[in-house]
Amino acid sequence: MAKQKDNPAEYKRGESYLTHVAFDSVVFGFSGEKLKILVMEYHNTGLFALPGGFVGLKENLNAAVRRGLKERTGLSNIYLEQCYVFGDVKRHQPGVLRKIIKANGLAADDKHWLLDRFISVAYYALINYSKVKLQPDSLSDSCEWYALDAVPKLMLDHNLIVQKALETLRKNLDEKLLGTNLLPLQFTMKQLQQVYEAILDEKVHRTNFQRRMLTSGLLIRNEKQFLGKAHKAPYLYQFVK
Amino acid sequence: MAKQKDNPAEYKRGESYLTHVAFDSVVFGFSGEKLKILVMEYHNTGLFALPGGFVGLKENLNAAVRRGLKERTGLSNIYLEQCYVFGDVKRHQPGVLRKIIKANGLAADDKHWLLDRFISVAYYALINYSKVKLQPDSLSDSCEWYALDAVPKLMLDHNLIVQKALETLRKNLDEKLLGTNLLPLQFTMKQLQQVYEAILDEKVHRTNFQRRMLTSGLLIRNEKQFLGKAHKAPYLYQFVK
DNA sequence: TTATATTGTCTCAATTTGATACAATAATAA
DNA sequence: TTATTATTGTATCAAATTGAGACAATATAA
Repeated sequence: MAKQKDNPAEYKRGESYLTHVAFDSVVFGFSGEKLKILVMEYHNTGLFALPGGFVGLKENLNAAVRRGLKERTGLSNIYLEQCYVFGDVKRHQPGVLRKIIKANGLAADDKHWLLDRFISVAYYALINYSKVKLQPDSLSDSCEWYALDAVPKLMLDHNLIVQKALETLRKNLDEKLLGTNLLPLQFTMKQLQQVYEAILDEKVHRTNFQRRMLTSGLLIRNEKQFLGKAHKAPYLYQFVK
Repeated sequence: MAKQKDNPAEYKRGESYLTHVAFDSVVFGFSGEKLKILVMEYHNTGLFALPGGFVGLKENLNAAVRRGLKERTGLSNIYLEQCYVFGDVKRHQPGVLRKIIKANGLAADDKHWLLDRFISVAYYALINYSKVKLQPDSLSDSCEWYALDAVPKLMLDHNLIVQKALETLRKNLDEKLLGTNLLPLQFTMKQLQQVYEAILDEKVHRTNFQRRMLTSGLLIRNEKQFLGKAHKAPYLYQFVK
């Protein structure tokens, strides 16, 4: 439920967004070693949150989420999936929002639209870690990567949303070629294995994994990658199509 | 996006519900032969729709859906899963809603809250076909079962919602013991197989299916069921716990 | 040339799956 | 009583998949 406009003045009017509807996104990236997600920190509040936003009156829901991600990461064509809708009453905590509004010098009168109840549609996204140029919005000090095991306490139910996104990601692991979006175009078998291990948070058997990937027909083998290491050089692979 | 109050007067005020948020549910039942879903027909409009509703200002989203189902089917403790959020702008068709409002003798001025744009959270439910006592609401002539291959043209994007629900149901088939909710407490192996076949819309191999079910550890075998047929009587099974 | 770490392939047993055969049995017909 | 019939439950066997490890290949450093 973070914000998506660069001009704080936007937050005074609520007219341009659908009321009661928000989205939050869990943006996964793979550092080469660990699975990480994007977390924002609000000015002068000590509050951390997932990047999120609201839906324009004439805007598709999915498009709104893509817009939000584009503003934070600079990337278009992001892999994006719905994950769950969080709609409990207890997630309505106007006090938290009031804190954010005040810390930004805005008028937090009781009728402020941000203080109303929102349901939030949660998404997860997979992006190419290295291509991202992170941009905090006008309400945030930072938008940074956090390893999954080092995510701070987030506002509202955002930690729960992270959990749900991770579950969904794991369930979709095989059927969705998820590596495509977390790795560069070309990668070694070891890198692919590391992505799987990072997502599943468990070791996989190296040679059996290799066999499964090679027989799946999803990979194309390219030339070798020579890194100057004192051992056999690995092939580079890429996903078909 | 059907309605859930018995008093049409409720629809004049929009104050008691969250604006812009609706839900629709695809309610599956198994007739013993075919998979069917619940479809409602609005008075004097020729319009068919999924049973749905709106979320009370102080009501959990999931609770609102359960309330809606209870009103239509009389059942509590229904198996319920979220399936997708439909949030495209093009699903906003005030003309369709205006038709329903007018056909019910209500004032459809341009500011009527029902004419506004809604995103809809889609759910699917599995219920025990035989235990249901169907109840149309105040705006509907009927709430009836339709076999999946005989569902009429539904309003807005509701046919799409049915498709999505069916997809989700199939994906969850194995991990969620779905038979539990579509069959009586005790059932024969053949009935269970028929549920699977109805959901998947394809034949499954009898003896291999039986082996898979028996080795899964999910079934308890009870006494036999004698139906007076000229052949070996089947055992009755039930799900564990 | 030798040593080292890593990668790719192969092997083999264990398990699972697909397809079929066959035995058991509850009621009916002869 | 006995044979017949339709269906259910179990057994079997080959084929395919999976789990675990052995081993050969190889790019660089020593």
